[in-house]
Amino acid sequence: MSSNLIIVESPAKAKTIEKFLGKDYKVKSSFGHIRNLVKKNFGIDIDNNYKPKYEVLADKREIVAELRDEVKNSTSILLASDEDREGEAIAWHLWEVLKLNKKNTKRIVFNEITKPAIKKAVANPRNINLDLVNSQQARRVLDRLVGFKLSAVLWKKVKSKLSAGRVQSVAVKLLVEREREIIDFKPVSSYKITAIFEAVDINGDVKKIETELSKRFDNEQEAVDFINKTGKSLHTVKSIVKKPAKKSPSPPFTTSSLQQEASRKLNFPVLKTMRVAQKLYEAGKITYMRTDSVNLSETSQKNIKEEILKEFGNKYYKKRNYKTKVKGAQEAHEAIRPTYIKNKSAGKDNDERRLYELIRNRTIASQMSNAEFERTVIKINISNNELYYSVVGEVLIFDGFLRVYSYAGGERKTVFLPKLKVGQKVDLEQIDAIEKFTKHQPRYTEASLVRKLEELGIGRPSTYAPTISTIQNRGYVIKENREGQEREYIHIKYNNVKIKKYKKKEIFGAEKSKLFPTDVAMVVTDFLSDNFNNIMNYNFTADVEKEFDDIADGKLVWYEMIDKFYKDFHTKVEDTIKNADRNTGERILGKDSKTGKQIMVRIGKYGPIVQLGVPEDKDKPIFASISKEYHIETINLKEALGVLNNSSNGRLLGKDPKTGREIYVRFARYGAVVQIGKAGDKEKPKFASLLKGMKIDKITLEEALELLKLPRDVGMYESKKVVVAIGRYGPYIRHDSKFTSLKKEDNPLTVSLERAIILIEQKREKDRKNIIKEFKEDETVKIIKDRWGRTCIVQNKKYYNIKDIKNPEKLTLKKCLALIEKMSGGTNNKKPTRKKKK
DNA sequence: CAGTGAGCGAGCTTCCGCTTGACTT
Repeated sequence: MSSNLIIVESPAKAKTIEKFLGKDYKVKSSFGHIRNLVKKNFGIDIDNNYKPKYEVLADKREIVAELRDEVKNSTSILLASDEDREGEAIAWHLWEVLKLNKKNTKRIVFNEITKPAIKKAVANPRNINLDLVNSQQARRVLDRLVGFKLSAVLWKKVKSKLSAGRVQSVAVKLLVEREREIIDFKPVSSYKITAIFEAVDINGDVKKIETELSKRFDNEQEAVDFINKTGKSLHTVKSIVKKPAKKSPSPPFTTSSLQQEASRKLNFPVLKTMRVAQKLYEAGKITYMRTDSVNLSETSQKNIKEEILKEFGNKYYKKRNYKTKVKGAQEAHEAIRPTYIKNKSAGKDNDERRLYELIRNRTIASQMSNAEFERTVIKINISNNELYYSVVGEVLIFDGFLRVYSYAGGERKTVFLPKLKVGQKVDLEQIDAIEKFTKHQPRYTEASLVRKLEELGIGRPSTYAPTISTIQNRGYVIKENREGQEREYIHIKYNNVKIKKYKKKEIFGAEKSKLFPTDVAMVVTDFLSDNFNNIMNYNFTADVEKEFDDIADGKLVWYEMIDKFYKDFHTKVEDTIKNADRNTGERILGKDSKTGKQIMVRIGKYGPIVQLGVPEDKDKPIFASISKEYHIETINLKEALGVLNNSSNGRLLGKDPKTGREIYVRFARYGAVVQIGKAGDKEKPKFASLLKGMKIDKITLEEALELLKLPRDVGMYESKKVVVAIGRYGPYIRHDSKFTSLKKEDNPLTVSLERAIILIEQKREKDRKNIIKEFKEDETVKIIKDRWGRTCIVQNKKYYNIKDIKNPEKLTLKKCLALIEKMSGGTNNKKPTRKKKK
C-alpha cells in the first residue's frame, strides 16, 4: 500500500517521479495553481490589511476533491511544487485547502528530475516558507489592484472592454513608442563609395579586390568631386593586418530564446513554439519548456560531453557553465534541453522533430569549443587624399560549435583575399558611388517583443505567449505583413575613363509578420502615461520586484508594502475618474468644402472612425470606419474625405442589373463587405465579405456582384444541394449539413461542382480513416479520432473524450451510452455556473 | 458574426501566473 503522497505541479513530472520512487510513494499533480482571488470587490479586503479572498478555480474542483481523497489515504504528504515564489504559494494553497497539518506534511524541493536528486529532496524536507508565500500574495494583490482599477478607468474614459495591466500595458507602450519613432523617421541618404582594384599577388597572378572607402559622402556632388579628384591617382597597399577572431556558442535555451530562434529559423509564432514544445515535454523528450534558467545539471553536462566526444572528438568539447543575466529570473528549472541527448531525433510530426532538433543542436553547441577565424584587413592608400579604401577577409580556421549550430545573423561568409605586399601598386578599375538611405528601427515581431520584455524583467516564461495573444485579442495590436514601397536612388559609375550617372529603383520597408499597434493602443498608451506614469515606467516591475524580494527575506511586511503603493495609486485613480477628459484621440482635420461641416477622427465604440459634422448639427453626423491603412495620428483631410466617400453609405459601385438596387462596398464591424440595398429599404440589405486580397478602393461592380452571389448553389450531389460560401473561417462548401473548407487555390466564386465533390470526398475519406467503430443499432453514436487525434465517442455533434480507455474498438453501444451519460453529467458540473438575469 | 457610432444607463468587460485540457463548420 502506498502511504506517502507527493504533490507536484505538472502531471508529466508526476509520472516521471513516480517511476523513481517505487510503490511506497504516490505522486499526484495539482495542475498549477488551485485557487485564485474572487472577482467581486477585487477579491481583496482593502480595509483589513488587504486580506485576499480566494476561491478554488472552477476547473480545479475535481482535482482538489481527488487530492483530498488521496490525503485521507496517506500517512505522509510531501508538497513538491517548484522552488520559486509561485511554487511556494501553490504549496501553501494546497496546505490550506486540503487542511493539512504539521504532523504529517512537509515541503520538499528539487530542480533536477533524477533519482538521486529526488531521493535527496525526500530525505531533506522543510516547512513552508511563509515569507516567500507572502511575497507571492503581494505580487498577486498588486496585479489585481492595478489591473482591475486601471481597466475600469479605461472603460470610463476611453472605450468599454479595454484592459490594462502591469505587463500588457508596458508591452503595448513598447510597440507604440517604436511605431511613433518609425512614423517620425526621415531617411537620410549618403553615398557609399566602393572600388575594384587589380593587383599582382606574390605568385605573379593578377587578382581583383573589392574595397570600400573609409568615408561616405553626404551628397552626389561630393561623391563626384571625389571621383574626379582621385580617379587618376596612384593607389598603393597601405597596410595588411592579420588578426585571429573567435566566436563562442550561445547558452542553452530558455523559454524566451527558444521562442526567438524558433521564430527566426522555423518561422513559428510564439504560441506554436510553446504548443509544440509542450508535446515534446509530455512525451518525455525534453525538459520543462517554461524556464528562465540557462543552467544544465551535472548529469546532463556529463552526457552531453560523452555525446560530443563520441560524435566530434575531444577538440570540439569545452565545458561551459552559464549564468542568467536576466532581471528577476527565478530559476526553478533547468534550461530547455533533450532529456536523452543521445536521441538524435524525436517527435511525432515534422514540427516536433524540427523543434527537437533545434533544441538538441543548441544544447550540444553550448558545450562545444569556439569557432576560430583569421581576419585580414587590407588598406589601400590614395596618393592625393587622406581617405583610404579597405577590405576585410575572413577565413574559418576551425568550425567548433558551428559544426552543429549557426548563430544569429546566419552563416558567416568566407572571404579570401589575395596575398599582397605593403607598398605595392594596385590598379584602379572601377569606382561606384551608390546612394544609400538610413533605415528606421525594425518593428517588433512576437519573439523580439518577448525578448525585450524579458530584458526589462517584465512577465514570466509562462506568460510571454499569452501576453502576446492578449494584446492582440484586445485590439491593441495586429500582426500583419506590409508591402514595401518603391523609391529611386542614384548610382554613379566610373570605369576609369568617364563618369556616368544612373537612376535606379529599389523596394524598401516591406514587413513580414510584424506587430503593429492600433489607434486604440496609441490613445490608451497616451492616456495611461499621462495619468499613471509610475506604472507605465519600464522600471516599475523591477522596482516592485525588489520589494517582493525584501518580503521574501522577511525584511518587509507584505500588506504594508501594498498599502504604501495603494494609497497614492488610489488617489490618482479617483482623481483621474473625476478630472481627466475623455480621451478618444479626437483630432479635427478641417472642414468639408461641400457642406461646410467639421471633419474629425476619433476612437468610436467599435474602433477608429471619421466623423462629418457634430451632434448639435441639425443633420445627423455621418460616420465612417477607418481601415488599418490609415492612422488617426497621421490621416489628413483629403484622406479622411476619401474614407467618408468610400464608407458610411459605402462607395457606390453601381446598380444590380437584375433588381436595380444599389450596390455599395464599405468597412463593416468585422471587415470589408459589399452590400446590396440600404438599411432603410423595404427589402433587407444583403451582405457579403470581401475575399482576401480585395481592396475597398479597388473592387469593381462585377467583382461585387460575384461576391453577392454567395452563398452559391453549385449543383446537386447525392441528391443534396452543394453550396459554396464565405464564413468566419474563410471559404467553405456545405453539403448534407457538413462543412468542407476550400483550399487556398480554390476560388469560391468559380469553383466547379466536380472540384467541390473531390474536396467533399477527400474530407469524407479523412473522416472515414478516423472512425474507429460505428453501431448499426444506433447510427447517431460513433467512436472516432477527433481533429486532435484523441479517441472520442460522438453523439449529436457532442464529443466525449475517452482517451483513457484501452481497446475502444471493443466498446459496446450500451457501454458507450453509459459513458456519455456519465460524462455529460461531469462536464456540466465543470462549467462555472452563470447568474441568469432577465 | 454583422450592417453600429451622440448621450442616457443596465449590465457586461478587466489583471498576472501556475498548469493542462476542451475545443468546431
